[in-house]
Amino acid sequence: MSGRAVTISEVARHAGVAVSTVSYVLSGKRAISADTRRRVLDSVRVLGYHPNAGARALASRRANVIALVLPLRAGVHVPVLMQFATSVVTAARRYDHDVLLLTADEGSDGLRRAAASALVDGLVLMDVELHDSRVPLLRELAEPSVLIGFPADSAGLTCVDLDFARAGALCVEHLAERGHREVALLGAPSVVYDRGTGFARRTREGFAAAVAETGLTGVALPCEENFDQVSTAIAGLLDARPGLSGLVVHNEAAVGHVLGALRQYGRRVPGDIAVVAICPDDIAERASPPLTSVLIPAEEVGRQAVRLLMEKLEGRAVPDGTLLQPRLTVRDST
Amino acid sequence: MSGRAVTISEVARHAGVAVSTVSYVLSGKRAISADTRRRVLDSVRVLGYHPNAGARALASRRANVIALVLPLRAGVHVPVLMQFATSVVTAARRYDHDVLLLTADEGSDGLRRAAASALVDGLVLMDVELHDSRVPLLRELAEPSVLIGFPADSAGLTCVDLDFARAGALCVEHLAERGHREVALLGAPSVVYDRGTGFARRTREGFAAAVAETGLTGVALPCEENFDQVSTAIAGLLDARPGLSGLVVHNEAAVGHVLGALRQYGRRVPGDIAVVAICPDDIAERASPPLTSVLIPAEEVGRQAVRLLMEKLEGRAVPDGTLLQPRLTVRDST
DNA sequence: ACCGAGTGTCGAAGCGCTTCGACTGAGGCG
DNA sequence: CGCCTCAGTCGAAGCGCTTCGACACTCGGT
Repeated sequence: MSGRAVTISEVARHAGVAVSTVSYVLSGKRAISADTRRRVLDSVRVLGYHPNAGARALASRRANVIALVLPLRAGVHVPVLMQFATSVVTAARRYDHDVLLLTADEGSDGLRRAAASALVDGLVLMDVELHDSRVPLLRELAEPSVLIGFPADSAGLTCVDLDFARAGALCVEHLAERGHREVALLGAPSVVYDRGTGFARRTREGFAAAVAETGLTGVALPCEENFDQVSTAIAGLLDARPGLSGLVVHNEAAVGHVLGALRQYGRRVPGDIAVVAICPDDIAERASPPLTSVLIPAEEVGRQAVRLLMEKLEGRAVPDGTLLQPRLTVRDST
Repeated sequence: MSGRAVTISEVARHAGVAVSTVSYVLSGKRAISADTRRRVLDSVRVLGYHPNAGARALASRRANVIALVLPLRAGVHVPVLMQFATSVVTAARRYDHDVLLLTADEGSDGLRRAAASALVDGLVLMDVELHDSRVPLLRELAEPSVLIGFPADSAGLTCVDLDFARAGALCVEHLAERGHREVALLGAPSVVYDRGTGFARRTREGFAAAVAETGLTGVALPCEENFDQVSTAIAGLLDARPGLSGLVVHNEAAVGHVLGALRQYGRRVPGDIAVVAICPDDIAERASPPLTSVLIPAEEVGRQAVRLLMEKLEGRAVPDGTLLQPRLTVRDST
């Protein structure tokens, strides 16, 4: 397993064929007789041949690598990010591609570098903001890209995301069905709204629209992520809105604190107040009581992003926007 | 920015020099006159040249890419993982390397593939178990590797980690100094111990050793990650050990629940019971009260791992094991 | 004036792969 | 029976870069 690596010409010699024949066996781009194919594949196995990635990339002008650009910022819930990342890697491997990890702090330069050096064939960007500075670059890059999240102007881009507006609405509708008349949304920390993060705002819009539509009353508040601030916010809310009986929480890091604060103030869930969360299933399940929730389908978003990117790499046309429909799972908190 | 990419020969023509001269300017491997260097660099800038990664890798037998192998398992705290990952990427970029993301579910085959195809020059593995099946492969691979975490037999490998035994001991010593005589460790979920995860066991050993050394009494318990189980465990503990006044929590996902349970049973922190956590700072700070804690120096571990790998890539000798010393930050919980 | 030792630059030979065009037989057709 | 087609294979030309050896100067020492 050490020493110089096995090359295609050694395989060719071992199998008694030309180098190009080995290549065609491996790529399937030309017809090869069953007999030759078998001999070649045997040699590949016996010698433990792995094609050299650099040579392949150079000759074929395809690196078989895609870039995944991860954010590194406050207020993005990291476990969800990680789910995206692993689903992107897993999906990419199914298309025989690898994933190069870039961090957003390299900014546009990093993307340009990776693309221009042909290190990667395409890009998947996560946590795109409404007015993301990288978007103009993406439009002019020769390499195809897919965004997870929608910028304000998504024309000409390929974007995938959960339909957060629908998710916010779904929570309200669920509470309305259960007979609640006065509801509140505890959202992301205010810095996230200020930054112009699409999913936070869209959830709030969907919440507000559904409140209006169902004739409920409702407020939407940002929500910080430490216990004392959450506790204070809840106290204020309970005080200001004595009729409040339904809560939508869209903040993975705060759900635990919200439940703790309600417990602290003697409110029973769901007896006194019903809670719906928008968060990963494991957080909802691990809470007490287990929470009714709309989950972020991270696995599917990642998978779709890769699928779309692969289609673009094949030169096929893809839709600009792909919105995944949220699903609500009823547990014990409503 | 689209169309065919700029090549080194276009740069050479533009600058009026040979291709090899451009290469030497860029790599610095031979002396070049200041004048020529300037002309070449100007051309590089004007044309927007980025060397083709595949060609470079092929010719130089160095991809300038390292692999980062992430686990995908229960009981590993994801935010910490993410901190490792980003610090590895950031550190690698400082050495002009990129990072290829591999997931542990591809197992040894994935590592072999990436290494044999010269996709990567070296490997960083995270969350290594005591009896990790990938370790034999690493030993025979021509490519250098660095492990984050220690397997049972680390001879001939390069490993980096926080000194968890020392971290466990440090927590006990701190509680002892504060006058506590009876302490408990709430650790990882039992599945993590069963799996043979080094850091969990080592913390427990360090805890036990320090308990013995300081003459305290103490128990170590695994700790699941949902509120009800934590609450039950705490109830049992308080019941069985009325004298208990110090708690060490080594489980990021459970610290919030532990505090919630103590609040539930009317125990004040730190009045009735002192709590020390081993967890990232943001979790400790966001708790109520903010927790005295030993942080996992994820950033430094990642940085050291990359530094060691780069040394090995240069052919230099490096120590087998690198243990980072823990530091305890006093906050309001002890 | 001449040699030796740099110093700066060039040309060409690969690195290991893909892909194009060409070649060889075998088989189907008139 | 000759011709065309097509499946199967081969050889060679790159892909864009690094690196080695060679070459042309300059310059200080004699």
